[in-house]
Amino acid sequence: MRAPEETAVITSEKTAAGGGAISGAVEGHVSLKKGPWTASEDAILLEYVRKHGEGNWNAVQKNSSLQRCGKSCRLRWANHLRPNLKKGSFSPEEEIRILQLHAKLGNKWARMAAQLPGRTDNEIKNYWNTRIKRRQRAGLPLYPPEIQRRVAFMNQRPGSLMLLENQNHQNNFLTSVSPPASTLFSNDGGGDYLHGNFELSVPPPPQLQSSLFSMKMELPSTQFFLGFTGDEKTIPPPTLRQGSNGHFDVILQEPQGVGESFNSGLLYEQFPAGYQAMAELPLSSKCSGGDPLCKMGGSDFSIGCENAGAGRNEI
DNA sequence: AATGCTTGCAACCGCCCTCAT
DNA sequence: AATGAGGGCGGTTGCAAGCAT
Repeated sequence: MRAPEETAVITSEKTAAGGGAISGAVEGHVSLKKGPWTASEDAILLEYVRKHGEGNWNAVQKNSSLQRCGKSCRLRWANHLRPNLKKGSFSPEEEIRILQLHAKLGNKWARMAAQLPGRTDNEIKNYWNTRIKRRQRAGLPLYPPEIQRRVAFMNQRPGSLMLLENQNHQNNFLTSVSPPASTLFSNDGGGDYLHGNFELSVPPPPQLQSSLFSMKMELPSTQFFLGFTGDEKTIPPPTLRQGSNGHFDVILQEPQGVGESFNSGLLYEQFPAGYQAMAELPLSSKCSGGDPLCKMGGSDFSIGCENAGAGRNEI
């Protein structure tokens, strides 16, 4: 693959027979260029957005020397020029996230991109399409086993809340508590994954009259977490309180008037604005490498176990 | 070295939705 | 209510680099 700058130099010399074709050369109409963007075109678009801001893309061609249609400008800006774009290949964490989001959302690339900061829908779509082809060729299922188990769990328990492992568990934790632990883990033979079930008793929210949420942990054997993730701008971090009888109170609060989803990654529930849930979480997990820990930090919350030892956890 | 195949990715196309008129 | 413009989205295509033969 050529670097974008190099591509720009080459394609700028192409004629209408190839990339960089001029379209719309109809009498009375301005000719609009198609094909790969050149560095000079990028500069014009960047300057235009700096002066006028995003949006109203059809005005770009009218108010600048850029001979591109509005759609092309919007795409170029969104996928390549806008700030804070991540470039380069996806990290392992991002790949896992894409798998989980696809299992939940299907081919909703824009919605997936909204949950992957710095990534574009086009990038995710390209990644997914190449991955599909690779797995199909290899005769592999679309989703890895751990993702399939998550989806199957949710299908069995509609209305349940399933949470992701905390991807930031190693950083920025503010508190650490050692809960009383009694082992109630089971192993479903899923290789490196342990499964545990928690019953959360919550005041039934209006649209979910069930008094129980079931939460399932599926986490690597060396470290496993029950995690919440959320957008700090809209979702206050859950608060944790050690209660009586070996229970922990997990307080999830949705800000009044926001009405945004509580984002727990793979699968989540829509909570109404102003909804507040206090969850009693019987902490019944233990792993052989050490006592479970409860951690909080930023918008993340996790209850889990860091197992320093190699090999399998004791069940 | 030449050729063909695979892969990754940028960009376009067409459909659809929203909103202003 | 009807219509058109603007923009978002998912599907698809085309091209160049990398790789295998």
